[in-house]
Amino acid sequence: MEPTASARPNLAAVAALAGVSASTASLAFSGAGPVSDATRAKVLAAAEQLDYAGPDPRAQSLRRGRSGIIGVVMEDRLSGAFRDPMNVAMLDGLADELGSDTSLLLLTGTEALASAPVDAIVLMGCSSSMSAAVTVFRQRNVPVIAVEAEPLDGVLAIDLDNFEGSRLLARHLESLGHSHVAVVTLPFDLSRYRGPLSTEREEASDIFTTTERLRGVRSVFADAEVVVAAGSSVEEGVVAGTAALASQPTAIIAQSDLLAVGVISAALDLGLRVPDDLSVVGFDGVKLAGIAPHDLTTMVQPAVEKGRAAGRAAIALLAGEHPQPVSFTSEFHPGATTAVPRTR
Amino acid sequence: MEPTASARPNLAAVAALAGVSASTASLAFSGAGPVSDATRAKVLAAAEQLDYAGPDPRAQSLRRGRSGIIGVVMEDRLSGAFRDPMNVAMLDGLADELGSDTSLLLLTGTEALASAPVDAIVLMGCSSSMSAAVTVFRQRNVPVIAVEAEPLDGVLAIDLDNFEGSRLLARHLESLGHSHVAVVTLPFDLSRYRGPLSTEREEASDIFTTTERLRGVRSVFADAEVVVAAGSSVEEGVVAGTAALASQPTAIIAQSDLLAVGVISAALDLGLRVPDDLSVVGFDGVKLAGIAPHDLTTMVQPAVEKGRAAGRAAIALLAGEHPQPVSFTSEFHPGATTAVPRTR
DNA sequence: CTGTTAGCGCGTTCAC
DNA sequence: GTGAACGCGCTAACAG
Repeated sequence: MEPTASARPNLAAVAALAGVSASTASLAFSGAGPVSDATRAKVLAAAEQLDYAGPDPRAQSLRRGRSGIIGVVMEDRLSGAFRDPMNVAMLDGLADELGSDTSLLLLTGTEALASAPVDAIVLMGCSSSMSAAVTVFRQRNVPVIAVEAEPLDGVLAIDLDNFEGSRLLARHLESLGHSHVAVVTLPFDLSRYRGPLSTEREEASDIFTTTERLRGVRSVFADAEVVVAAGSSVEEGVVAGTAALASQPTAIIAQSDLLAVGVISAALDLGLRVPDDLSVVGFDGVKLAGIAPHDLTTMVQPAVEKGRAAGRAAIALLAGEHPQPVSFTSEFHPGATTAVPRTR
Repeated sequence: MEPTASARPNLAAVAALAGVSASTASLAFSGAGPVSDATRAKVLAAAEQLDYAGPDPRAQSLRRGRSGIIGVVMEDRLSGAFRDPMNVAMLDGLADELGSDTSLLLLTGTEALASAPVDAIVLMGCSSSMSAAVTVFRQRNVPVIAVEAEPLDGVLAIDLDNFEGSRLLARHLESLGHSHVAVVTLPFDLSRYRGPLSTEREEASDIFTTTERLRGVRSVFADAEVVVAAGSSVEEGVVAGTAALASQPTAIIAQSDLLAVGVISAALDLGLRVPDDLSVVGFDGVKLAGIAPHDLTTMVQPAVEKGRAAGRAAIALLAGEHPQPVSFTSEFHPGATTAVPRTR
């Protein structure tokens, strides 16, 4: 049996040793109230003597009703989430706007969600399977911000013109003379399914970004063939691209730049030239400096700004304000991966 | 003046409405103790009536002494941290090992560190500027795990053979006949400095990964020219590579694969062929499938496993166990970017 | 199976 | 400038 380890000291113990009251000691640490230098010194000395590290964050957050933590919900495995440069860019913007006194809690799935001690929560591209969790947060007066999600009650929306952007890309191809176009999409659910899109799957889906972008394309090419990828990556683009090329389209619309790069790679492997034999467009405006062989035709979206906007919204909501929803617009980048279809 | 908003309900209010004691209500929610179905139903009904979302996480964590949160310290801006695939892989492994009842709190810099309500903390490639923060956590009995950091007292180390790996790459080049070799390194500090490495900078540095990898190279090529990059990215590799090529080395050792890809790109721009005119090696074993034109000669490190090991260590430490430090080994991947130096 | 009794560690009134 | 008291919301022991 070891000798009893000395219990972790608390504010009260420090105050007692310093010969002051707990409230005085508290002020000495927070610096919030008027405390004489002599008293503060005494308190700090006592703290050092007891090896006291300062107020316990858990108790602070209970008392203050704030934890200084904002939750970010990805719904995907972290793996997937971080590999998507758009998510990373959004996190960047978010972290940047929040500053260093607020930190980000990464949340995935629905499990730990409700028991996370967060002051506000940001949903990034989440499906409506989150709506139960959202209810919990609403009940707790925890502000909820959703980036590119289906409109949900009591949730502040940060949106992107996914429909219009995709439509614009489709029209661009149409104006070049393309009519046989295939689409490589982002996932429609969390199943990591790859392959052709069935009606059931499409109707069951509630991943807003994917469905909106597809709607945009269909508003121009109603009958475009659709191949679903299992995620936003070059590898998935290769797989889906290979499948999509089977029907010999003259152009492929990929729902992300990463997918587009994969599609191009698949096309090159089949001996096709881009854009001479095949036009390819992406979406996002990822910077692939130095590694992507082509200047991709795409829509550039302000991903960092989306993150910033979410951060600003969180701050405003926590301050009791009523910020407005924000809508962002993507910009067409002509690039060099589209051309008039080759007449065979 | 608005009508007083009904205060947020708490467990006590629910218990009162249900006609049971607070502790019974608590059990009804946590499911921890034996509660009759009838009682539980009453409690749940009362909760619904009051729009009560369940126990407050902040109070729970104070009472239990656990928050279910593990902090991850990056020391870099999130921007940089996420853009490095090795960090992402480690986060992957970490999150995976922890499971869904524990979430990750992203922490950067030293500010919010001490006031984060974490159960344990993982330092990822941090310099010893973190030692003050480490002290605080030690005082609070918060376990600290450090991945690739200088050995610190009371900190569980997860290490990688950076020295040996770099040495092995250097010997590989040496055995091919190279003698005029340059090194493109990762940063030596947080300054985003680029350029030649001064003695002061080198001595002031405490970024373990960088210094160890450099030591490994120097153990073979003592006088190799050294160019410092401002981060691990292709862009930085281009800049540093261009600088390093000025002295016409026959081989360049880049301290990361991303840097190596940049170096190759710079070489190609100068009309050099790789590996005919210039050998290039990297470090990490990043998968650049489909986008990198070359099969890079490099050391493949088990990044995901490092993250897993950190997660397992955290769990063990929280369970009061005393896990041992872990050392990982990288594996040589021959690749196709090295060859015998061209005789001019 | 349920109720009672105590705090967890702190910040915040108010007096003095 | 400082101290006394109270309560944030919950849960772990013990009774019954």
